[in-house]
Amino acid sequence: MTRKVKNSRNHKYELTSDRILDEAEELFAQRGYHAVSIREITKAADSNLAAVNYHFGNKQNLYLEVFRSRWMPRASRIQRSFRESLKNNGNQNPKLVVQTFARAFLEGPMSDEERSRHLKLISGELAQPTQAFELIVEQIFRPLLGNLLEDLRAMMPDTIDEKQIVLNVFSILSMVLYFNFARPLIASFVGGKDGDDLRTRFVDHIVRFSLNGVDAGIEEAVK
Amino acid sequence: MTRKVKNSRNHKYELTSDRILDEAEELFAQRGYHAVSIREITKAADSNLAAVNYHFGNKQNLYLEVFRSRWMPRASRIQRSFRESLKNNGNQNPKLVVQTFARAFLEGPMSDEERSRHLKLISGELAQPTQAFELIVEQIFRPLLGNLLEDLRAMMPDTIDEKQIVLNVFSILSMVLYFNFARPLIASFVGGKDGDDLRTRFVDHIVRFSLNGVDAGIEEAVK
DNA sequence: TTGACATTCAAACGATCGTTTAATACAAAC
DNA sequence: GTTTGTATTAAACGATCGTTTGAATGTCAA
Repeated sequence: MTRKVKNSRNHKYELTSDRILDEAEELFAQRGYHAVSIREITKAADSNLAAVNYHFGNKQNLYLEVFRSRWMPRASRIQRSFRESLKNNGNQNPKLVVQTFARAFLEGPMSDEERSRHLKLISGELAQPTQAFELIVEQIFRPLLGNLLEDLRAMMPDTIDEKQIVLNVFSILSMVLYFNFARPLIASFVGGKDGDDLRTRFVDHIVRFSLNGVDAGIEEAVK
Repeated sequence: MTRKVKNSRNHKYELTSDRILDEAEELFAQRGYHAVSIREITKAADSNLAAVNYHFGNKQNLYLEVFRSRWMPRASRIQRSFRESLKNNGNQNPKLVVQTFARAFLEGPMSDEERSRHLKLISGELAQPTQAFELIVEQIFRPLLGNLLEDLRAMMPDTIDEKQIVLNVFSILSMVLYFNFARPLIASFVGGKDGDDLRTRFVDHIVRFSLNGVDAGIEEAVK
């Protein structure tokens, strides 16, 4: 049974395993699995080197546990936020679904830092999949896509091409992921400072590009 | 001065440094910098462990040299292919530019394996930038974008919004990159086998999505 | 054939890695 | 107060890492 210990002045009453999970997630997201050592994690969590092996067995399982106990609940929150926004707006319009979908990932219920961490972790899995990847695909991705297709099927029963929609979803996700990484780079091209206004500009762009493609900007300028 | 040695029956008359660069590129692309050891690279290249340090100084410099002598020339080839296709088609139409641009990255002058390697390497740099990143940004990205903007400026001098176009370019690039990674995953959703037809399907989708957004599929189904 | 130089090779270096161990500290149960 | 079980700690383990060394090998010019 877990017990709460070491309520010293140095750190909050959090459990050691929680502190390790927090620091591990941040470090794994920032620099990747292999570039981060257990010593670094435990030092950041202000705990002993052996704590990782005691609480999680080994490094790989700690990594997996980051996804189980941190990443996946957050993904569920994003999905819930998406479905609620959809309900509140009356989901009869396919374009509205796209917009709501993109916004759920870009303006969902979390801080910027948390969102960045979230996206970096999944990008790492996309680039070099581990055991965590199939976990996410089966428990998050596949249900999400299933629900999405159901909505759209009820919305436009005649013209629907499910494979086409799957591709559209992945296109939107790719932009969400990529802009998270390339943000400082794009900022240097667009010329603005990397602040909140730039972030909302990205959100606007992704939504509009998803809706209308490159025409979005052109039509905008014409009218 | 470099000299050609060891023309034994075991491997081609290639230089040791070239064999190392080839194997290093493949391994770095596949599993990332930290997950690959010098021992693994030199063994794959059928050379001695010390060869990396002799020819390239250290591991980090080998990684950098992969970009200098392999990645960047390939990126230049892609750009050249893009600009030639554009010239042959008479580049008066902005939509045609988009299409040509996307196709240059997805069907450019190289094999599927080479393209996958190419995209994985740049994705790794995007996720965790090293010295190679600024090299690529300054010598490849920035000139590419500059040329692109020039073309479009000549093509549509009135309605142009340069920042908008920059964002469009990054959107297209994001899809190119992530469809390279997510291809097996998407294949499992779309239901097809992961073959040539699926790849051309991806290309079609990216081009059409870039042009018209999610409407691409819908309009397609209606007509 | 000799000398100079470029390259390869086996072996070892110190550092750091993930993991294990055994002793200790601590809180609750008896 | 003793026992029991959980959690923390310092120290060490063997393995592997990137890197260095010094000798051996090969090639070409003189």
